[in-house]
Amino acid sequence: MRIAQPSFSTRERILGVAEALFARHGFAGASLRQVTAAAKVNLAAVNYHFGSKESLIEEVFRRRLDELNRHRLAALAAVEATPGHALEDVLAAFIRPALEQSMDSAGGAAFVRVLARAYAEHDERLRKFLSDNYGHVLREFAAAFSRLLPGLDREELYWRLDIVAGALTYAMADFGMIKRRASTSEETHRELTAEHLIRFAAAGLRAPGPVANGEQRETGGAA
Amino acid sequence: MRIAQPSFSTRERILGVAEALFARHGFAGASLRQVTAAAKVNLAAVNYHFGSKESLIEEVFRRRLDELNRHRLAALAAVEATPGHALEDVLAAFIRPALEQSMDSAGGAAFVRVLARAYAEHDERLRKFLSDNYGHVLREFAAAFSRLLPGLDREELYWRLDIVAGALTYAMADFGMIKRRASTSEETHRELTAEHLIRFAAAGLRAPGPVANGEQRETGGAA
DNA sequence: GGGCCTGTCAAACGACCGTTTGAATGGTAG
DNA sequence: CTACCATTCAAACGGTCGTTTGACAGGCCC
Repeated sequence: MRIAQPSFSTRERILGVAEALFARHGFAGASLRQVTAAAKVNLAAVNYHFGSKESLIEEVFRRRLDELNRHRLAALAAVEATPGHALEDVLAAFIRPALEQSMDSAGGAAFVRVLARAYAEHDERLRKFLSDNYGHVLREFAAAFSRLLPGLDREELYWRLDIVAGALTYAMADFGMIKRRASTSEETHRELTAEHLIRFAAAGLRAPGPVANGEQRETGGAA
Repeated sequence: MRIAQPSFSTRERILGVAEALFARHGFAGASLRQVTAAAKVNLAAVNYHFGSKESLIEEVFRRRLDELNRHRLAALAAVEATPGHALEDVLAAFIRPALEQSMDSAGGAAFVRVLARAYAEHDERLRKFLSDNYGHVLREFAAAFSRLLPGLDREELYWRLDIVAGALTYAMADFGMIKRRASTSEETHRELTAEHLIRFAAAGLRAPGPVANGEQRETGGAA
């Protein structure tokens, strides 16, 4: 498993290797001994450069999340600057940077699994850290969506954006069981994923709002 | 943190507590000492009843997944037995049992986080185990959806079902950052989640298919 | 009764954990 | 050259890990 690249500094090698190993084995499952061995640095280097394992984990997060947020907001700004932009364009600005990062060559693929794991761990500290950063971006996108979907109230929009974020997170981590075809390249696969997500999400966001008390469709009595 | 109920057998107490602790701290993060202490059983009981920690993890999985599959297939059968059933009914058969289990009182909530974690771990053994069970159910649902969406080819349908599964998984784990309101009960929240998911997914599944080579909508050139 | 199986228990095993220490290293400024 | 500082290193620290062991208790059949 070649991970380390000797041309990078000790600090950067640790970050890259830690990202990969945290993704593969979890925060508790990947030890500093494994990390430092794979990065070909001394065991004490982690505590020297980062202070503790916990701080190393945070730094792994900050690096990638900042990058993702920058790309997303830049894409959103570009879209909003073009008059007559459509729902699909804003969705693309939200979805494409995430998928690109999730499949880039330099460990970004590992990071999304780290992210998914952090969600699953329900670690309140990391959760708050994520909410502080990610929440801000989400709110900007919510405003952009709101302008294109004037019929949707704020509550309903947030519900639907949350569903989009869920489907995207799932896709980023390559969780899917029926998708990946060996015959298609990573890049083609990413493009297909983006197109399907955008088309699906656009339809979902445009769905008619919840029916009021009157004529409700009958729901099967099963389960 | 009261978890154990003394009226259950040692084996069942271990399973329940392990599920909760694995969800909270991860497979590597939750130790057998924590599990056995919380379950008020001897440390050696895990190895006695399950053989190893790894086998305990598998058993935690099997128990809940079997239950979920049973509920889903029963709901699907009931829906399909009613003539004139709609897309929303099949979606409900897929979504509602999962959300119900994810919020039931006896540790089901913990399980979905365990499930999400297993996805994130990319552990091939667990992944195959999941694929063997879950894949079968997914195929049955795919057939049911296919009958209601005759215009969608098999490939396109699988893509969209994968998106639905992703959004559902995310919702089950209560990953969302903008949803939960303190003023609504768990049950109300679950019902709201189900309704939003079903409405969103129905619209997404009914979206027009991918445009052929001709008239393609222009996608913003950003990022 | 004696033999046997199931289940529980305290104690210990070696291995690995995150962190700390103090010495060695190498470049740079005075 | 000397003094200094950032960095690296091997070694060790106390602690927790999953697992194993052997003793012990109770129910059940012969």
